[in-house]
Amino acid sequence: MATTTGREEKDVFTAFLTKNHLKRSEQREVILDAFLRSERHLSVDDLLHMVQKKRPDIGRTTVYRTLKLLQAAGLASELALDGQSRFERDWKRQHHDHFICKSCGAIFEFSSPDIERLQDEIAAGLGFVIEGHRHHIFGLCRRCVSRPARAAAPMR
Amino acid sequence: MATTTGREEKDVFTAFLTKNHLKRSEQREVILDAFLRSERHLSVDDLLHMVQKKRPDIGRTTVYRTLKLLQAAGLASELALDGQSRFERDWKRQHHDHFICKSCGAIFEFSSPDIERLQDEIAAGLGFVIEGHRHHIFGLCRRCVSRPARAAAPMR
DNA sequence: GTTCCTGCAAATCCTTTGCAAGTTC
DNA sequence: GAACTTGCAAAGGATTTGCAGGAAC
Repeated sequence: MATTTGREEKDVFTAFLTKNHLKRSEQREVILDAFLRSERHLSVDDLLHMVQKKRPDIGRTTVYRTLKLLQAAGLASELALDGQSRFERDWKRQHHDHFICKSCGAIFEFSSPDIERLQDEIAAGLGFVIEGHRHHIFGLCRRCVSRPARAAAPMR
Repeated sequence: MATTTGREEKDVFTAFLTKNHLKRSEQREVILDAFLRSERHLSVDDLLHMVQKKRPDIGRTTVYRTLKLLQAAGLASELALDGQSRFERDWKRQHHDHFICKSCGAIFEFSSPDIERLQDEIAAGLGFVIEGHRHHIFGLCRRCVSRPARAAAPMR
């Protein structure tokens, strides 16, 4: 991944703050940095831990609040998994959906223009206006399929 | 709907209880009855209220527990909406997905064999084994589209 | 200075669990 | 009588909120 620097996203965030009369802060900077450096699909805890390596004094509350801002700014999107939310980068990313392995918890992305089109057709037929969707597929990923059955991982 | 009596479902539940060395109880009967009488997609609270009209002494805990049993018996399936779960009848029902109106909260069902097929193809291509999926489409239903904009329903 | 931020603790919300008393088999 | 159920209260986990002190503008 070459675009990991996230220069553009930082600018977007700054612009977002200014536009909304919000303030910059070191916490927000550190959190955004961590978020941009991260692997995909991190939980609040994942992010908190990353952030606290640099600034152990940053609290969980601030991470929650900053994630809300990042969403509002269009930089992050939330993946409402069962009990816990996960977040991923969303700036200029193509829409995609998720495949979640029930065994190892891994999350993969997929996208299908055909499915999107079918969705639109169905919605149109019903007179609906689509604003978004969440399409999660659960199952076993390639690795877990070809792996001796594990002690049923509580997948929550 | 002619099949609302749910004779068959009651038998299935009884069989399920017996098979698992569980016991019948009036609570479970009342809860199942209410569940079978219900409109689709009820929350635990919806069900609790229905149940308490007949037996005000039945507690929320028992409703939760009985719903778990109904799921295990294949009679109910859970719809994990944002913060709250909803449940619907699942016995011998064709698989379907949901369209959720962000404005009025109504839930509609849809199904598309084509989408299912595409999903399967994608999964196969990745070496995944699908166990299930959740496909929620969010937007505005026909009524809400043609209705003067409401005070933006905070959709969480 | 005013307005916005932050972290803590406390509060929420939904759901689950411990337990003593009551039921069912 | 043994095993399972129930309802209450308490516990849990994730997320939000009140608030006093601290930064940013």
